[in-house]
Amino acid sequence: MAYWILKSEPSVYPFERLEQERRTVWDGVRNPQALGYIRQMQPGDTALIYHSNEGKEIVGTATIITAAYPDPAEDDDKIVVVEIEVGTRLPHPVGLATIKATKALADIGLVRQSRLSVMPATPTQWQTLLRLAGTKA
DNA sequence: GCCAACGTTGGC
DNA sequence: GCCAACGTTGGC
Repeated sequence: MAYWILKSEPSVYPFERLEQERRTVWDGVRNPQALGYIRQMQPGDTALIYHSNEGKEIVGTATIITAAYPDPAEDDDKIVVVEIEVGTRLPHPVGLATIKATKALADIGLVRQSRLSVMPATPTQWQTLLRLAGTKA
């Protein structure tokens, strides 16, 4: 059981759309490091959805519901995807400024490697983020 | 719009 | 296999 952070530009795929569709194929990832993380995902893992560029905040949760598999739309079978199911919208979105101002999150990937679109979170980071978001998980 | 931090490409 | 040049992402 692992924790992940998935970034999405709201103009491309906002959390609101995941709420409408309930589940989706998380595709479009091409960065080798990010693809490596996707390959590590297991059904039952959970993810936080971060809105990049616009909003710059973590807005909701999702559950990984499939293992990674090659994207049928891609020739290159190194391009893998997973399917995710919507979780809950956070009572209080956690903005990047808040994350940067929180000592327990100083090493989080969002800050340290801002361009990476898929990254792991530690249990400590996860708990800290959910507390900031006003959830009791 | 700018720039930092990566990634990618292609000549050698 | 290096590395310079170029492209992309994303925060500011």
